[in-house]
Amino acid sequence: MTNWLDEEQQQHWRAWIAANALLTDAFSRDLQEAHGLTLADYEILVRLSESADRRMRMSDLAEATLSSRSRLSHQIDRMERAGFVERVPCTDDKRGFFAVLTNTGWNKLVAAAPFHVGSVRDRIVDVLTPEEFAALGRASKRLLDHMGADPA
Amino acid sequence: MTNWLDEEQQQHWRAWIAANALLTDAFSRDLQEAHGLTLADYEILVRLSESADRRMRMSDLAEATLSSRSRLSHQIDRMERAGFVERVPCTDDKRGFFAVLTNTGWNKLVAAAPFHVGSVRDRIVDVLTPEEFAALGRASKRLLDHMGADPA
DNA sequence: CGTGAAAAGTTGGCGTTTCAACTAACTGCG
DNA sequence: CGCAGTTAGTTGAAACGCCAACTTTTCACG
Repeated sequence: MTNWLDEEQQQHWRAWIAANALLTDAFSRDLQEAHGLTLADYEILVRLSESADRRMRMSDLAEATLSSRSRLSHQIDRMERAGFVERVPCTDDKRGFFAVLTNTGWNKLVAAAPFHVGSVRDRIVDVLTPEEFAALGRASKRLLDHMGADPA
Repeated sequence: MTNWLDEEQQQHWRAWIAANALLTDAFSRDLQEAHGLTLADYEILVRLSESADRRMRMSDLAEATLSSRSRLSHQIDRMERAGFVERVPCTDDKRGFFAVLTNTGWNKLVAAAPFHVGSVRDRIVDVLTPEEFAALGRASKRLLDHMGADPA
């Protein structure tokens, strides 16, 4: 016998699904319209900008951005074409590559970041009370931990 | 001057992003592996099964599943090929079509639903305390309301 | 009525994601 | 050493999503 969700759980569940979908779309659209970046582009720029020497090994970057190696490879292809990153062979491990942020990429991020943070505030952080927002974050964290996801 | 997120807000924000991505992927993979359905397939089966005569107008279904008309049209193409739905012209409005759940589609849903609810419980509902889960749902609801999204 | 605007839905092209197969390099171990 | 197994990363095809253009039908209103 299946243990169905009750009416209220159902509503919470659907709200969660819908909020995810709509907010993710909204952030994507915001960035796309204002700066011609996808959310994926943006996240890569952020990760690289935070890393030593503005570079990361492909695999580490894939893990950090929660994407498959294949997806990241295609993604870096595009960003390399756009001039935001470069692939640099890794001398220690001849199989490996670094994705390195170019100045162009850095400048793009510097230009887009305040705008993106604005979106995040407008659509989430400033919409909820601090306590509500914290609860959202803590619940998300617990769900991640339960899946064995890294706290990176 | 940009009003950046502080350290703690940053962490909540990243947890939210990561939880969304990983959980959505997980539900997709679960359904795909066990029943060969995408999450989009599943949501359409659910909506149709809940509707009178197991049918919905294309536009209403698009709105209910938060997808564009175009996406839904392609999606229904595939599901029609798979035998889960049929397109039936609407006699009242000659521009319109109903997407109608077939018996095959209904049976597929009946087979998959308990399993999917199980995933949802295992990965979310039963991981959090009832209060945490409710807080997640309520916060999501507020975010939706703020975007002007329907409580459908 | 009739005509212009809006709505329902589809289509095709293009960019992105996934999946499986592949190459090349490293690692461990008899 | 030598070779089996793993890891890093890429590739190409197929599935999927987005956008803009398009057809057909309906609606609003003079």
